[in-house]
This record gives sequence, structure tokens and C-alpha cells, in this order.
Amino acid sequence: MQEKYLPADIERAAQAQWEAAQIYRATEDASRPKYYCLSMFPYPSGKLHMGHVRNYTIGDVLARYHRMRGFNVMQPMGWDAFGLPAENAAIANNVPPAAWTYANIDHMRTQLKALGFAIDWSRELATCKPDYYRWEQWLFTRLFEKGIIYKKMATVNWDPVDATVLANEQVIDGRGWRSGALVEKREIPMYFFRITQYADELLTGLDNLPGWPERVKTMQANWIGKSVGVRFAFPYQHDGQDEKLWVFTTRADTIMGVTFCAVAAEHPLATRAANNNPALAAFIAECKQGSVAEADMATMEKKGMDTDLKVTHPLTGESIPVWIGNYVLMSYGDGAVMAVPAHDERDFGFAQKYNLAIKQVIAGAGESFSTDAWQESYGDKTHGVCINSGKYDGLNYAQAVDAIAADLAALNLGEKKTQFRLRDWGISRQRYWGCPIPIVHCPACGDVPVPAEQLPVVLPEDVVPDGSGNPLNKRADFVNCTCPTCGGAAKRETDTMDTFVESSWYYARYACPDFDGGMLDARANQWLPVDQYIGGIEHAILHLLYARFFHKLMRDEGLVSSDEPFQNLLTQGMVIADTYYRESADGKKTWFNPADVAVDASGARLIADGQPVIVGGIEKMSKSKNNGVDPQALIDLYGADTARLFTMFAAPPEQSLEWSDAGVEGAHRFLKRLWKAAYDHVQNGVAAAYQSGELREELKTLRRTLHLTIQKVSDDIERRRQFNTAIAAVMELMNALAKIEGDDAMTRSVRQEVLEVAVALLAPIVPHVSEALYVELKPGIELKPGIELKPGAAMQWPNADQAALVQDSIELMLQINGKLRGQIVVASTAAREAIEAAALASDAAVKYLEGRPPKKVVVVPGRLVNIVL
RNA sequence: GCCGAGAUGGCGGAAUCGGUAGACGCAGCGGAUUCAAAAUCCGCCGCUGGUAACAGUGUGGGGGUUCGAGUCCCCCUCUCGGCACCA
Repeated sequence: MQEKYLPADIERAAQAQWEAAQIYRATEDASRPKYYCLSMFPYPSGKLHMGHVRNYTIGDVLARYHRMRGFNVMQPMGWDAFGLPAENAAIANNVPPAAWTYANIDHMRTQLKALGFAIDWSRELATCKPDYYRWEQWLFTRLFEKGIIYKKMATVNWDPVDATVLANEQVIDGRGWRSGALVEKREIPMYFFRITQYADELLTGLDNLPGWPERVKTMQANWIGKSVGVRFAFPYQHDGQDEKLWVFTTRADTIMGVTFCAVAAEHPLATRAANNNPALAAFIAECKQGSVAEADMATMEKKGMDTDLKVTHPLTGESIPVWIGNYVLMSYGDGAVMAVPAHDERDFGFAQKYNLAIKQVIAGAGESFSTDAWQESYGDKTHGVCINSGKYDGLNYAQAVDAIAADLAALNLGEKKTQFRLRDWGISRQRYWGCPIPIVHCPACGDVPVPAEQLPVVLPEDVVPDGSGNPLNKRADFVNCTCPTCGGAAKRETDTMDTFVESSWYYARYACPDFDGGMLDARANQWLPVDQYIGGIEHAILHLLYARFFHKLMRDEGLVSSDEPFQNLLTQGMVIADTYYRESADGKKTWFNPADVAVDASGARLIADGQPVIVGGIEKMSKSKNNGVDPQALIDLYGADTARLFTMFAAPPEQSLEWSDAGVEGAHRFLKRLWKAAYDHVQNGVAAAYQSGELREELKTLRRTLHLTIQKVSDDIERRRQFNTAIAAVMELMNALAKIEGDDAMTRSVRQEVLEVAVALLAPIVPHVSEALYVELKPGIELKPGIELKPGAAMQWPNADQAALVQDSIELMLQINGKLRGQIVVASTAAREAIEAAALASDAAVKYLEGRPPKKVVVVPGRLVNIVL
């Protein structure tokens, strides 16, 4: 055995052995329980960052733990390969996105392999390959024919200088990030998934996911946002015609307090009112400036303008003014709202600003009302009854809603309606590097889905985008085609799909990545649902909701039989790091990597030129902020096991992890100590692990610690998913072992047992060094890769010996008035009365009681005694 | 703005069901080893007072429940994630 711990040699040898024996290749095997362990696949941005290391180490620990427990484990890997960064890289470096992407994949695959993950690489897939996206296009055409996919107009960010649609991320302070032009909202036709048709199931299905974090389910439920209310209309006349302005409200009980209506700038009524009103047209134009992001819409100053149009209150017949409000969202409900300033905070502020009437119609007992300042209670529907509301006076919320909905229904002007906050999913992207939407536009036949036998619609891979418009429009060979229906000349759709579509079903394709007869085959149902899914908390809503939706779409196509894709979900916290930037005169920011910045008392400077940079605060590691830490240096210096150990030890998986180089040394030191402990032991010849026999007290205590550690580590990994405390427990065990001296047979047998167990407990986290040590500790075991004694598989997960856990006496904490004042030692079998007597007889109790009887004595078995004076 | 989460020593974190606050590690300090350094090993390490025993105090801030609160309840502050075209 080598005296020194040489991670590079150990890791290279172990990885070569695993690869040669293909031990992580997963095959369907009905004789063992399956465990499908999936980590969110990476976007091939160039090189791995610490977030990847963290994500995939968590997955690997769970996969390897279950292997040791006897499960048939599948852990696949692939590439979320379409996306915006490839186009930006193409513009910057004049390289086709495809070439850039494939080069990144090759590099990152090598990096992943160097980390020693138990991945079945035979199932690798990349979403930008036609044999993958072909089936996405096929499903698109099926859903298009079923009406699940449809086309409608939608609003996008438009850069008038670059003549291109911008992602929200590309809009900085209302301007295009490259051109600096003021961004406009523009309506364009897009294809939509009718996800709202599944809104109810997506909501109720959350109740069947006990293995999901509560906070993720809450976020999804709020995102779907089911609200029961009333959709009703304000009638009005236009050109002698009877027309209706439809609105939705959850507060129909306040309908008698309506003093105006507000419509979105994009609302048809607004457009019409602006026709011969230049001021209004200018206001609408102003509303159409800026990004479409909801965060921007919600934080901007609430502004409005009177359209001079009037509608009629459906119940009172009053004339109600119609305003345009920049805060009214065209995409929610009907793009118009009734305004009740007295009972809605936003309406209240708006009415104050523009001197509109405020009419109180709800009152709680003993409450006063003032139009001067908003009070939280004005908007509370859980108390109070209707006032100033004619026949509805005295009714509470539920009674008033029922009565008013009934009256509106009788007038044929409204009904109760369930409304969702969730909107249909627009998937058209005016970008090149994505999956082509399989539609042909025929002047005679309209939008024609490409027939299955003509799929895939292959994306040309030799294109270099230049940042203006969609380059596919310039490719005549791509655009010009014949109509599949009539055979006439036609144009191919050049929009590509949202990359969330690819990531919504990849988990299923891993079960059968080589199947070319369809999207999925029978193997999908053997592996699905995914037993454990691991990924960043930033995906809590969008990706996870879309994947759940897609699973139901595939189920309804008969492709899978389960209702939900991911049984258990672990949302890892972000890896965050400092950000540094410089700002040019035009406000453009250039971000610098922390590795290129030196920080001292005088501030932060770029190492390359010694000039200062601005500290941007600690944020999620991201490409856009260039604050990713390269794990490669860590692997080169200390080895993969140290990198794995440190990321698992530094913080619990669900918390965010602030990266710092300090601490890595400590993880490496522990592995060196572990190696040294095994080396020192093996030098005197290995022993047989302790089986039976009387032990001296010190060894009994050590064995108790050992078997408590087995219990703790098993529980930490399997139930609590708290790997940092599992590692700490093994560290404590090793510290306890280091204190044991003696070379007699009994000591050596217990030491052997401790070392064998410690190495096995650490195997999921640091597999290379664990296997190397295991072989040294058990020289009789011949590792024959691929046969019964596979590396790793030879190591079983240890079970705790209950007999080693018993103890004769226990220590209880003694509190006086809730303050710790000492300890007492009692027999572990002692009855409550005996414990109480021992406590009262203790020095501390005698001192504080001063002969008086205690008021009360609280005994918590196994923990403490509290004497109340 | 809305939704979700978090705040514990100099630092990362532990305390699992309301019961010893600070496990484990980092940094620091002292010692051993060494010609010397690195590495390694041993010890100390929340704060205040005290030679010490010990006492007081302490989990973002304010209030409450309880024999007992880092943990439960109410209010507040700050930080982070998401907000539908970043992935």
C-alpha cells in the first residue's frame, strides 16, 4: 500500500476500471427494485461551474448510496443544447452555434468524467440532435391537430434598431442590450400550448407529490393561481350597436362600489378611443414602451388616462368612465378590470392620483373609513358586510357574491367563473438556434403541420447569426418548400421552439435514447417515474411545471402510464459568488470573473491591468454575470474526491452555498488523515473485523459511536438529505478512533471494523479513495469488474448492530428554572421517581433550593430534569 | 410590486418532535517536531467580568406563548431566488 494519498493516480485507475467494466451501464432488470436518479442536465456553456459540481455530486451520492443498498440504478446525462448563449457566442466569435455547442459538450463531458460520476454514458443525448428533436416535432404536430397547440397574437420586446425580438434578459433599463435602443412592445403571431386546459390537474396533482418540498408546491400553486370569481360585462353603445366590456373580479361583493373601469393599452377599446384622440394615442404609445416583463410592469409608476368613453353599470345603470391603465395586463382575464377604489389598494391609489370617486360599500363593525389614506382592512373580504349597496346591504362576502352573480346571470351579463393566473405557454421564438417548428405556411391550405414521414425538419448547422433578425429567414433553401397537402409552393415556419420544450421530456427519452421508431418505447414505463430529481431551486416554477405538463400530454398520447414525472425532488440551493464589473459611458456593463480580480483593503482590482473594478455584490453564479468559479483548478490540485467532499460538506444541499477557496484544504486534509489511519493499520497486517467477545470500556464506547454513526449517516443520506452532517459524523468517528491506542488483537479487530465501515459510509461521496482503501483493508477480496464483485458493488452499505448501542447509564441535564446548572448520571432504566429523587439530591438542586420544596419538577426522559422554584 | 426562502461565533455551518446553543470544518492563538520552514501532531478558541471556581450575557430587531424558545405566534428590517423570451 502506498504511504501517501495520491488522488490523481487513484482516480485515474478507478475511472479506467469503471469504464472498462461498464459497471454503471443500466439495464432493465425486474428482479431488483429500480432507482432512476436524475440531475437536471446542463446547458453546454463552455465549462463546468461549481453549481454543476454540486448538482451532480448530490445526484451521484444518492445514486451510489442506492447501488450499495441493492437497487438497480440508472443515472443518465445529456445536454440542454439549444439556447441563446450559443447565438451570442456566434456573434462574438464568428463561429456557428452548432460547432461552438459541440465543442463545449466534448469539453464538459471530459470534465464530468474526471469527477467520477456513476453515469450511464451510453444513454447520453443532446437536444440539438435531429434524432432527439424529431420526436418533439412529431408531438407538436399531434398536439396541433388535437388543438392543444394553437396560434394567436402575443406581445414581445422589439428592438427597432437591430430589428429583432429581445429576451427579457436582453432588455436593460428599457433598452436593447446591444443597440441601446428604447424597446417597444410589439404584437406578433405565436404558437401556444394550451397549458390552461391542464391547470386544474397541475394544481390538484401537487397533493400527490409528498416527495416534493413544500415551498416548491406552494410556489407552483400560487403560480397557477386558481381564483373563483365572476366574469361580467358593462354594456355600452358603439355606432348604434350594443357591445360589452367584459371584466373578471374576485370581489363581486364590491360591485356597487365601482366608480370607473380600466383597460390595458392593448385593449381594442383603447385602440378605438385613440383613433381621433392624439393625446390618448400618445399615452398608449408610451404604455407600449419598455419591456413586457411582469416585474417591470408591476414596479413602474401607475399611470392612466381617461378615454372619454362610458359604459353602463350592469346593476345600477350608472354611467361609468373607462380609463386606460398601464398596470392592467392584457394577458390576464379579458385585459380589463372594474375599479373599486374603496376596497382595492391599487384602485385606491389610482383614484387618489386622478381624483376619481371613492365609494365605500363594505364596512366592518365599528370601523371608520377615510378616503385620505389606505387601510389594510379596506381590502379584507373576511369581515364586514355590504353597505350603500341597495338590496345587498347586510350580506357578507359569500352571500353577496352569490346574490350578485345570480342577478348578473339573470340579466345575461355575467356568471361565476374560475380564473387562473396561469397563461397559455407561448413557445415561438424568433431565433435560429432552436428546434424548428414543424409547420408549413401554404397560401392555399394555411398552416399545415409537417407529416410524420417528412420529419425531422432539420435545422441547418452551418449558420452564423449576426444579431439582427432570425437568420433562418435568409436561408432560401430552408424557407422554400412544397405544401405537404396540395403540393404547391409554400414557406416553412422559421420560428423555433422555446428551449423549455426540449427540457420538458428529456427525462423520459433517457429510458430509450436509441429508439428510432417513435418518441418513447416500453422501456419508458419501466424506468418512469424518476425516483429522484435534483436541480436548482431557480427551476421551482417554470421548468418543473412545464415538465409536469408535458408528462400529462405524453400520458394522454399513450406514451407513458404515470401521472407525474418526478416522484421525489431535491432543490439544491444556488452556488453564489461575488460579482465585479466596469461600466462604460453608455451604461454598458462588462463583468469580470472573480478569479481575475484581486480584492484587498483598498478595493477590488482587475489583475490584468491593476485598475479598479466595481463590486456588484454576491449573486448566483451565472454566465451573464461572469462569476462562475472554475472547478477544474480544484480537481487538478486536490482531485475529484476533495472537490466532491468539499461541496457536500460546506453547506446542506438546499441552502445556497457561498463559494470560497478556504475550506477545500480541510476536506483534503481529512482524506489524507483517513488514508494515513488505514495505512498505519494495514502496515501491521490487516485483522478480521470485530465479531464478538468482551471489550474494555473504551472499545465498547468506540463501537457504540461506530454503530450510532451508521444509523446517523444512513438517516442523513436517505431521509434527511443532509450530507454535511453525515460527513461530520464520520469525521467525529475518525477523531474518536485516533484517540484509541493499543495493538492487541481486540483493539485491532475493532479498529478494522471502524475503518471498513468508515470507508463504506464515505463511498457514495468519495468513491475513488473509498474503493482504493477498501481493497487495501480487504486483501482477500479480488475485484473482478463486471462479474459479481464489481468495484463499488462489492461494498455493501453497513447495518447498525443494535447490541452495540445499549448503554448502562445515561447523563441527564439538570436545569433550575430553565437554566442549566449541572448534570446527573442515572441508570438507563431508572424510573421517573428515581430520576426526580436523584435530581433533588444533587449539589446544584440543594444549593438553589435552600431547603424549600420545589414548585414543580419536569422530567424529560433521556434528556433533562427541570426544577422550578 | 407579487410569490417563495433565509438571517446562529472572525467564517461555512450543527442543534432532526419545544429540552446541554455553537457538533464538524476553516481561520486564529499556544505548544511539540525541525538547523529552519512547509507538512504533521497535541492543546485552546461566542462575548463580558474573574488568576480560577464561577457569574452574567448571547441565535437580524421588537413583542408574546411556555417550567423551558435558535425552534411556535404577531409585527418589523435586511439578503437571496422566481415573475412566463437566461437556462
